[in-house]
Amino acid sequence: MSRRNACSAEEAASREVCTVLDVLNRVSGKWSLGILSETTRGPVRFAELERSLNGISRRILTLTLRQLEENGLLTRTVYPTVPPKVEYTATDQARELYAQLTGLTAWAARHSAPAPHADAP
Amino acid sequence: MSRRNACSAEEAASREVCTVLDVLNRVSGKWSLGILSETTRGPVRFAELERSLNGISRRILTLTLRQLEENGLLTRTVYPTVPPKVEYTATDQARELYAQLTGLTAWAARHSAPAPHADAP
DNA sequence: CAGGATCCGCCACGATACTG
DNA sequence: CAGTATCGTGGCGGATCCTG
Repeated sequence: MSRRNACSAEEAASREVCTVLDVLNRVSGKWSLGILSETTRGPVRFAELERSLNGISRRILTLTLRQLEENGLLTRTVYPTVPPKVEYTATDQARELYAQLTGLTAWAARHSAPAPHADAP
Repeated sequence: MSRRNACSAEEAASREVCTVLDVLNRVSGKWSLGILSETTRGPVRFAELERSLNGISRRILTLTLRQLEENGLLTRTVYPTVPPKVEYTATDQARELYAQLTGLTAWAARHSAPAPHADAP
């Protein structure tokens, strides 16, 4: 995740580009969006995520969760029990961001769509 | 660009995630947004882009332009003159997409912003 | 001017094994 | 259960040289 930015002292005109890039970099992980999708529905445990996101490795899951947490998109709740229990939940910011991003499906539908006029596939 | 997707036969629930991921992958290049920013203002030549996007290499510029063109976000116009002249312009889809993406600055402002009311941390 | 070709470094991601 | 540790890999991005 966290693709390089090259946003050092840009020409002000592209200040907006830089901001958007920063935002996207926070969810640029291969699984970040999937994790947000799951956690916006309510608290989810580590193992649950591991199953929902079919194919993700423990390491990447951990790293991505940490990154999302650092960016204030996830809250991590640890229950000091045995066996341990940890729950992840999307923050309000994350919900807003996720909503904004899913708004892109509208764009995708308007374009790469298979003729949106009369006949449905 | 074009980060892997892992969107093969997902559980329908995350169909939306997949779509958004596809969209983001089309502008996931380090310079893609910058290029869109420039080309949405009007036709731009190769060398102009090379200067605007300070630090980009010719190779990456070419590759990114090609990718954006393949995704229908840019139109490439070649003027068969000597010396050659090529102009790139953002398509209408690209303008829509770019507008959607810059909408993320609003989110960024709402959050990671330094308290827009009275006391700043 | 607008690229194509080639070589290379770095980083995200993956697979596996081990632990509190 | 929820991680950490270690090793290996692909591919994006960069630098440089060459060309129609």
